[in-house]
Amino acid sequence: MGKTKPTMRNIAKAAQVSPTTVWMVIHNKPGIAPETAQRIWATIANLGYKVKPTANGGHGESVGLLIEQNSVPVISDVFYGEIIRGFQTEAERLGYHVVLSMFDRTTGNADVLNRGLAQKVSGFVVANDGDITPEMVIQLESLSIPIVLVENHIDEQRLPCVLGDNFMAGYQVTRHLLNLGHRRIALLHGPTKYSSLVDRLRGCMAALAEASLLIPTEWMPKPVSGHPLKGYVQMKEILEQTEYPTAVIAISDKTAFGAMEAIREFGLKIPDDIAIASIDNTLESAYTRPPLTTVNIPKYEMGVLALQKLHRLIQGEDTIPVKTIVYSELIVRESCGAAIPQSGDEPTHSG
Amino acid sequence: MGKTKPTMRNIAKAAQVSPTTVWMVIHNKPGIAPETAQRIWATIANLGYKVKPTANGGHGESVGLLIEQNSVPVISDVFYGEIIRGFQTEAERLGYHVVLSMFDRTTGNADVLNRGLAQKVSGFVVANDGDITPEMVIQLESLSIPIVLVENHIDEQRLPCVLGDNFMAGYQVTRHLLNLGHRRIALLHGPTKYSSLVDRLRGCMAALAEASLLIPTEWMPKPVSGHPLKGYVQMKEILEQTEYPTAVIAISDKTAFGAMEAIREFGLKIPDDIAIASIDNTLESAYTRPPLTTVNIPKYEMGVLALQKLHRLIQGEDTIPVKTIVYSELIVRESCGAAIPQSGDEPTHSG
DNA sequence: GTACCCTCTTGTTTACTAAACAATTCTCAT
DNA sequence: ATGAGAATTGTTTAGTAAACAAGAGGGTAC
Repeated sequence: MGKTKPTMRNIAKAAQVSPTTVWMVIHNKPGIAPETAQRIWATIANLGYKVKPTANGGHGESVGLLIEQNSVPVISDVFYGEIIRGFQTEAERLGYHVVLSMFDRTTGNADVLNRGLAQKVSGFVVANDGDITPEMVIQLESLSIPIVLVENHIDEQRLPCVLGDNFMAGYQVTRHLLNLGHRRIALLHGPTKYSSLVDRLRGCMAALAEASLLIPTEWMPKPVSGHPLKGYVQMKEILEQTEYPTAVIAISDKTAFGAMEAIREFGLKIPDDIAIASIDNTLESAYTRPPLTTVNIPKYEMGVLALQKLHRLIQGEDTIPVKTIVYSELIVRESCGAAIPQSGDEPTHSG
Repeated sequence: MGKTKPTMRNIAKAAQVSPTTVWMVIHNKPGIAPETAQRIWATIANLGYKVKPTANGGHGESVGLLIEQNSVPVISDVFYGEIIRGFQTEAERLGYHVVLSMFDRTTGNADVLNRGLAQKVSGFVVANDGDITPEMVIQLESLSIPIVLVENHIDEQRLPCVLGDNFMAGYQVTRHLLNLGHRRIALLHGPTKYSSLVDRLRGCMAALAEASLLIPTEWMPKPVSGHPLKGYVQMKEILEQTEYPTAVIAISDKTAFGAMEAIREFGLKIPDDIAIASIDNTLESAYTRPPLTTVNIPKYEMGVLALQKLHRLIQGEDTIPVKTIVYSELIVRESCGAAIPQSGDEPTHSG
């Protein structure tokens, strides 16, 4: 440790490689033997070289993960948790740091932008939708760094996004119920600000329309916000009417959980009196009583794909914005039974 | 030209570069100065070196483009022509040869496979859908070379595919007509074997269902095959009834052309008596009388994306199969007018 | 003190290579 | 004719030399 100033060229000399090789090691580019990399890292530590913190917080680049403030426990959330896990895993593989960033709906996105985070990050993924208005997206875009939406799309903006096949998911559950013979079907939908839930709803409606069915408005109650169990109030509303349906579609697993609670309280049996099916295939859905028939949305894969997409955008590839959609899959469990209820025009029971 | 045997090492010596460089030039890998490449190609020609024909027909790799036999003039076809143009352009950029291959529906795909084409090609794109049955796809997959579907998807098989946003396209036209006040809407759909047309149809139905509308079956005539003008017979069928709609949605531009012909023959004015809109935005659609309101499907971009996707699959990337969907856009022209027609029994607004 | 130009360093990129590797093909004693 | 070893092919990995861009420094003029 003489008077050698810590610079790339000096490290190169000390480690007996070329400056290029040192650079490649620091930026972990491919094509370096592990042992060489090891030696160079050692030399770097030895000479006390500080990797210059330009546009990133350490070595490698960083990507931002923008999530809603109100979903703070989002990492433990069953749906987004899986997505984030996939995202993080893939980030590690490609040598990115993931910088988590909250999003406060009351202040808009000014918060995020002002913190100067945008300067430190090569690209953003916006996970969880709803409160990302087109105006905010325009603001974010004005930073001219790549953005990828996850489980959200704003068609007017033509942004690259990664989605579950929500339309098909809705179509698939609905088809399933129709195939079982159900005709009197209720639908518990969600707030229209979530584009993914809207897509699911449209899938349901398309399937029903193909069977020349329309859901009566009284069987499509508006979602209520505030209640902890999302589908509970909606389901109650349906059950209070004179006639109730033979099957219910819940727009998400969580909604289904609330609805099941309401059905049980009302003294009806699932699936004998009312069949229920939903979309998400969260872990819990396999452990309800009865286990919930639902549609799998490959959450982990979506996280992986979101990072891959962002990576390519950062590399300047993928100049055509597209929706990247992962395949969904119907998971038949017990909440819809198997037999065809002979409901026809007359309800099997009345209120 | 002494006794130098034409081998990579000899070429390298003659051109005063390393064998590696020669290899890179032949396989057109990036990172070679154009002048150097030029010099090496000259030397190759000079010494009469034959690039060994392993797994490809010349230098660089090849990709197959599989299209239906009956659409032989597909290259000049307005829809697929654009896709193929994008595909070919991108192929050239990435150094692939495109091998065109017909697909005879009568013999199944045995033809393609037996010709040994599969051995010469690193991957396939299946353009144009309809007659690709799941069984054939399984056969193709058994070759274990990458496949990308264009404007077709088979959800059970989870294949990578590139699609227009057909669902949204259908949704958008329908919304447009609904926004103009139309409630009495007919729909000219296509054969269900074309998944893209099915998606468009579902988009239409979803939009209508959101407005609590169902299309009466007599306004959704079955498509007839055989007639040169696709929508002509279907439209006639509708016009022969006692009541006719105020608007017609055609599932494709071609269908719309036929329908317009039928409407004119019947002595009705477009858009005053009947509005018409469709999906495709083929070149001709701008030059009909009146110009056709339609939804643009970015065809060229789809071709580019299909090749990029195939390229990545060949590289062993993109292990998660996804639907890649390009954004569609409503193109408002004159075939729907602008005013709200006061025809039919429905007022402009319902309370 | 500060504005300006020139040089020199620092990180970065491009274009290329040495050497090892794998798969044939060739050679030659048996 | 045959099978072991040697040689020759194309291919891949792990690098490097040299050019380049953008600051940083440093001297000089005002």
